[in-house]
Amino acid sequence: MAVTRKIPTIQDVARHAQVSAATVSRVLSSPERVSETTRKRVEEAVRATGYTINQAARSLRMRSARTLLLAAPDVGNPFYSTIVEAVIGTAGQHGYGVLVASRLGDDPNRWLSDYLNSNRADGLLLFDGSLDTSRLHDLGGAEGLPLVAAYDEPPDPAVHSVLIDNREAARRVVQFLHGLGHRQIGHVSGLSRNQSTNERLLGFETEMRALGLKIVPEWVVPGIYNMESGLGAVRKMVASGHMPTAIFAANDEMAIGVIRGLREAGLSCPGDVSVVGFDDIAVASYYDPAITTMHQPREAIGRIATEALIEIIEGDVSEERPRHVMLKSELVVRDSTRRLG
Amino acid sequence: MAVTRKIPTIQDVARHAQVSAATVSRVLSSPERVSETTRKRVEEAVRATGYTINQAARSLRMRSARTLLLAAPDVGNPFYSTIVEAVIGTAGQHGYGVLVASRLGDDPNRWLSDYLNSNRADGLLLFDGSLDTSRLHDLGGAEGLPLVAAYDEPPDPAVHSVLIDNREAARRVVQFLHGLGHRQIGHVSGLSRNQSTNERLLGFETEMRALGLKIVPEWVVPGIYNMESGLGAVRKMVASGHMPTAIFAANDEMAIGVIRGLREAGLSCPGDVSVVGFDDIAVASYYDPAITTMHQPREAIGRIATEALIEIIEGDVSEERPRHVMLKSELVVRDSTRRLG
DNA sequence: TTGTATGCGTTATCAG
DNA sequence: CTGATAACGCATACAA
Repeated sequence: MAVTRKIPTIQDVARHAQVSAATVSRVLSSPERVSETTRKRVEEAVRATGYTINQAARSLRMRSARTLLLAAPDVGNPFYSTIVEAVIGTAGQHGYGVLVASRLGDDPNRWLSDYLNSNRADGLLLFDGSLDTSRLHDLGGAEGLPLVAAYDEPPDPAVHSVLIDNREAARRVVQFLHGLGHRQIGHVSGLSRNQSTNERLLGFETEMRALGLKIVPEWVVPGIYNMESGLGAVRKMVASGHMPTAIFAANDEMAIGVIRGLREAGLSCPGDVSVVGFDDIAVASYYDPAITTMHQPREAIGRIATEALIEIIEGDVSEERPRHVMLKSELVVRDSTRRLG
Repeated sequence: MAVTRKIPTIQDVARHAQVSAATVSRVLSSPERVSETTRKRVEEAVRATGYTINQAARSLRMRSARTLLLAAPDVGNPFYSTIVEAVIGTAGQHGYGVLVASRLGDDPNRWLSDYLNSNRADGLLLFDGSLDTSRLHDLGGAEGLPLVAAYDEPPDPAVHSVLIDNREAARRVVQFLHGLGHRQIGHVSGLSRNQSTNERLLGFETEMRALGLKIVPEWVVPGIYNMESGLGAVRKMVASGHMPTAIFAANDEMAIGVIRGLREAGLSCPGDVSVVGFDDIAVASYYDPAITTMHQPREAIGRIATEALIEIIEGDVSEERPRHVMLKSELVVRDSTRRLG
């Protein structure tokens, strides 16, 4: 069993420096309010005792934990993990720790509000659009607990958000393929519980119609954002008897699965079928063929969302209106697409 | 600015249920010590008030935060992110939250001990072998703060650890290639600050010698565990004028870079050069060619390390001796390797 | 079985 | 500029 060694408290420091605890506290939080000499003495005492502030006591007193709660559907996924990395970095710069929740259980809203109410975290960074609207609102929103939704559009427009325009981005993908001469275009969409999925699908359909292209039901198949489902989607298309000349996958992992499925069916990419992904995860540029994809500024999404949340927590945001930051996405053309004919 | 709504305290519940705060506390922590009827009334009051326990107060009182601190070099990396996912899940099952630290700054030891001493976390899960031994010891270790090191070997044998045998695994890789007829084998190693890197390199060298194979210096090149460095390593080999028939990369991402570099040089994998990776990240089986790699049980590493840490924290571990759990790794043979000749 | 009193370590208020 | 004091919300020793 661990030997419980005595952790020095502010009182120990005070004793050591021959001042009151209040003075020590002041040296730590607002040094300018303490005289040069006492400050020096206190700082020395802090060093000598090896004192570190007790956050539990501080949180209790200040009603703030200097901790953010980050909720994502799956931190193991490279897409989210990049964002998590950015959030941790940004939060750290502002003196905040990050508590990470992944794959919330049966009652995510309850779980999240417990976390927030319990004073373990000061605010919530939500990277999961699949949460129940109604309860989400009274959990956070305009006048509730600090909450910023990012990446996936929050079902409730009253919450602050940081996003790209998924619908418009999907339209640009279709335009790009159309410009390459493709007329028969398929789409592998993602989990429909994510609003961004639906936006991409909607963008796909909208632009197809706008260009006068036919949407073939057999070529529009749902996936679940992993490689296996991309592979499965292609198998379905193959089974249907005829293939599109281009496939737009709603994320890069499904695009990888699609390319693999194509090869399995004796088709080449981009020779026979062009493939476009979404997100631009690290491996996209190293896959063979290197994947053409819609780049999402994930680092920026994580950073900006974190900064916004901290501003809200610290009351720097005077505006009542929720902020909706829209970031730019950009198509990165690589080798998985080619001009038709 | 957010309207601060009144968060109910244990007092509010007590008032509502017409009992003392102590009774409410008891209902929450040891219900069996309270009479049926009062308990019912209190439970009802909890529901009515929407009470959630204040963790800050509880932590202060109990000297425990029910929170684990997880430190990894780069959470954005798919290898670590899988582990993180497992840790979060396991910790959650035991009622612990997980605070994640990534890319610690200049003085990681200081940073970590601050976190632990400040009562924000009860123990540390260390997935980074690059930390300074000496200070690590007085930070945690046998009789210090609860600490479990995983994945990378801790420099200090006094700390609990959960690992695979990297050296032995590397030897098996070489044996496998040798069995395929390869005699000219190269190695792309990783960051030398990681002990596991050095173990893999050592295993490579040991087995090469044991098999009477020549270690060609131009074919043993260091990388930094990302795809770019795998590509760079191959470029160096190519520049040296002659190539091995097989390359063992210390992780899958470098293996991907290696394969890409090979192709860039007009060489095929596995036609001209066989490639073996390490870790078995998700994309390994979907790459083209599917990558032969040493599978590390990352989920198990994360889970077992977490369980061990919690046991230590809760004092279930009576043994003074540090535990060293050694997990099995397994070579997964796919398409990036082939029999020579 | 339940209530009362106390203290965990900190910061803020208010005197001096 | 500094010190004494109270309060943050909870869990427990002790009393009833």
